[in-house]
Amino acid sequence: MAKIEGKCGTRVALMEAAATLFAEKGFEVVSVREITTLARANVASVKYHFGSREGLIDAVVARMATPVKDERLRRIEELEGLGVVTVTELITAFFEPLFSQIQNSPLSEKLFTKLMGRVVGDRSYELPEEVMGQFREVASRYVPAFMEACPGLSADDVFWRIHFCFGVLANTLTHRDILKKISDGKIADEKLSVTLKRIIDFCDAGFRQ
Amino acid sequence: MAKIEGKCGTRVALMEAAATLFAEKGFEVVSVREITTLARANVASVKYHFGSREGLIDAVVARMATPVKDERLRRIEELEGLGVVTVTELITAFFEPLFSQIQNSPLSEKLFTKLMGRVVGDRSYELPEEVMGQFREVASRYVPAFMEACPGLSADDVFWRIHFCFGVLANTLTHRDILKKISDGKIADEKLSVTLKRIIDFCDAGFRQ
DNA sequence: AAAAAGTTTAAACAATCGTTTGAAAAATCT
DNA sequence: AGATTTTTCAAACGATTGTTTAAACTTTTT
Repeated sequence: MAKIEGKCGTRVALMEAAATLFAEKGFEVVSVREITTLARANVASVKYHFGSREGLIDAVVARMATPVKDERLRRIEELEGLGVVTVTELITAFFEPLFSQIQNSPLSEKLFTKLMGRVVGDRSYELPEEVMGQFREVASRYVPAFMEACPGLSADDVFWRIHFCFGVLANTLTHRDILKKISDGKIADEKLSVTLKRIIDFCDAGFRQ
Repeated sequence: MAKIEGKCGTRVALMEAAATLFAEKGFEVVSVREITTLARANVASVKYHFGSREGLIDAVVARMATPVKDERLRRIEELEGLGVVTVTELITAFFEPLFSQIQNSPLSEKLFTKLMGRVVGDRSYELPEEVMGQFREVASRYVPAFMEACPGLSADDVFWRIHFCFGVLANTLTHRDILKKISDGKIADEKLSVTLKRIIDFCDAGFRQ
């Protein structure tokens, strides 16, 4: 039995297989049978453990999103406890939590980041209401902080710029490999931390203008 | 016969219906039958006119992308004819062509921009090789121009920052409505030109850092 | 050990997918 | 006009989709 399973059983195997396939192909184009085949489980197991295909997607997404929300809230409280907060600190506190779960994941770095990119950027399916609520909660904490950090910006400005940061991040995570294609291989792979620094620097400058 | 058709016949009706549905839902989740129903055409007409479902997608994408490429090349030549070129001018010349076909399109502004966002950002399907070649051609003209405009940047830097600009643009065009959701309706709709200015300012600052 | 609850299984469900067929209809050409 | 080409059409193709069933199996509880 060379099943793909960690310490527990079918449920975990399904989530891992689903996460892998979602990362590679996107949420909408992966079938239940693909997932169960990779997980070496029965087709019906998806309904038994998650109620439906969508239930499985929601579980995978929530598992990615919830720790991000927790750490984002933790870090902004930490920042605000120290006094004046800069835009750079806020952006960093907003971005880095996306990667902190990377070592807890059974996925490779490449797949984890790709999946995270889809979680925050792929809106071809409806986010579970639970996750939408988390997004709103994070926004309600960060937006005022950003407004304090750069006085003169309206709430609209801040919302839009956060949205732009989202775009940079999501697109880069999901399509980090596309640069090699476009540049005919002239652009080499680089470590995630290097790319992340690029992203933060870009967004930081864009936010502060 | 209140068919959805312009001056010509089924072929055009199919492309318009497809464009509408692709904009609303994304390329991968729209079925041939959805398209033919909206176009009031027969299911088989897709194969007859475009060879296959993918042929139809390619046709719709190429129809969006080709004029963009043409105008991008035209505008950079225009710029370079005038002497020294700034980053701001390059970004504007790179972005604005995405919208210049908006009045030639049968789609509403909202749908047109959404579809354009998917064309440049949705990589859940393979771009037609024709369009990929166009992308490469545009890149080969703009990347050196950007490098001249901001000396000190390596080709890698320029490629990455263009990629970031792509991300901002694609994500914003495709999900321009999501801000209302997240902000509980506190962020109102605004004219496209206003949003576009936001995008350009953000990318400009990010590029120049 | 018997009973109960939890889990997995093969097989089939109706629905939909993209594609194909071959003949009828429409348009074009000689 | 007749002949030829182009286009449309209803019907069906096999394959795949998410879901469901009811029986078999495993584990836990009594």
